[in-house]
Amino acid sequence: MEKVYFHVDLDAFFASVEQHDTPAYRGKPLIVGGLPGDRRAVVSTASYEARAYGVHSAMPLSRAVQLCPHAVFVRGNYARYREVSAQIMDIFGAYSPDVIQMSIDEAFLDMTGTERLFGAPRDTAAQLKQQVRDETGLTVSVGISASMYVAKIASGLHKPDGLTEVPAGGEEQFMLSLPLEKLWGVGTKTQERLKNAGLRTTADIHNKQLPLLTSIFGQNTGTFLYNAVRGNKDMKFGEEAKNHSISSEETFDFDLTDRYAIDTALMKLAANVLYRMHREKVRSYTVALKIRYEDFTTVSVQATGSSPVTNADDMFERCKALFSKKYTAGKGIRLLGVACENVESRSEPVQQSLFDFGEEKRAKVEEAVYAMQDKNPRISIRKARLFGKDIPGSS
DNA sequence: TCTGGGGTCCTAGGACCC
DNA sequence: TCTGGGGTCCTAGGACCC
Repeated sequence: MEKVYFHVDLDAFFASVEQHDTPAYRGKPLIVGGLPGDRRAVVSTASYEARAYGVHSAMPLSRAVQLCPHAVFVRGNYARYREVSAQIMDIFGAYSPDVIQMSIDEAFLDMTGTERLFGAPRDTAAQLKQQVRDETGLTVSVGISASMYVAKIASGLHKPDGLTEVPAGGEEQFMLSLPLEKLWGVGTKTQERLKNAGLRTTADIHNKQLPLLTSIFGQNTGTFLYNAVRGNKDMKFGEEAKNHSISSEETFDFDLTDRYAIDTALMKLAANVLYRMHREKVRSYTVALKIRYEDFTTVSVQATGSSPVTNADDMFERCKALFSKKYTAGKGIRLLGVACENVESRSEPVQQSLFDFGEEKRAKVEEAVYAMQDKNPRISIRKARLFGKDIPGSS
């Protein structure tokens, strides 16, 4: 049976939630990401009114302030966005048993075989859009295609409040009608490489044989490009990820050089990651550290231990060791990041029983503290050093 | 204009082994 | 003397996405 996919994308999601929740913001340029004067902030989402001034995601906030000084600026309420997202994903669930959530604001719906139940895909999509609007006040854009990749691109073509259907068999023609910038998975670097190879349109790529593309771009990218411009139907999304990681990072308002400030930052990041590890009931043997220097050069180190990370102190110590190994003394630090990689469920058997008894005990105490905080979020127990800092679970 | 935070995946080089 | 070839695993860096 011919496949039918919807790709549903929430329009200017964070900004739209703000405008819905606060009627005074409606119809006004609104920018989520920071307040004017916030150093080193970037635009997370701009409302369509703000986009009219040239403001867009990932733009430095200072630039956005210049372009649109009279906009409403908010830092954002991510707990609220997650809540609305969950509500909308629930609606999707009423239309398809197979919803593949790609991020907080987009999902694929496998609509194959639902025609008898709901009618023609386009009508069903219109109905879904209406239901989301009725129940949340938000608009979504939908792409419909037998190819997930094509559906994904189609949903972005007529935003906001778009509905774009690419008929089965028309995928290739659709892809050939697009400018290169619309190719999902092709960023600025690959755009540049394409240009250097004399490929300026999707048709230019289409004209090349597979072996030529792989010889220029490598096996992987070459094959991807070959399939992409054909709207190939078996380009799949939403496969189970192989390597999960949990990370926390922070860009500082001013570059760090002081060792005590650096350690305090590492402690906070380590505590943040371990708290989430606890909540998600996972463990990890691999700790990674990232340092971004004042000149924006970024380095990283990681180490895999013989036993899993047991508690926030353990994590902190491992991070400090990695930091000492990698840090170029004297350089100003603009960002520090900390992560646990290759995270696995705690129901997996532990690979080694080299558990230090003291470590195990500390892990148990920490678990108990987390459990109390989960039950009563007002309880706050943490290291004196982190008082006044923003630690999850300590509102 | 001066570059967030949270992720995933790919690549290239080195270590190590047979 | 001056050194193969293949496989696998690990690490650092980078591209890309929302």
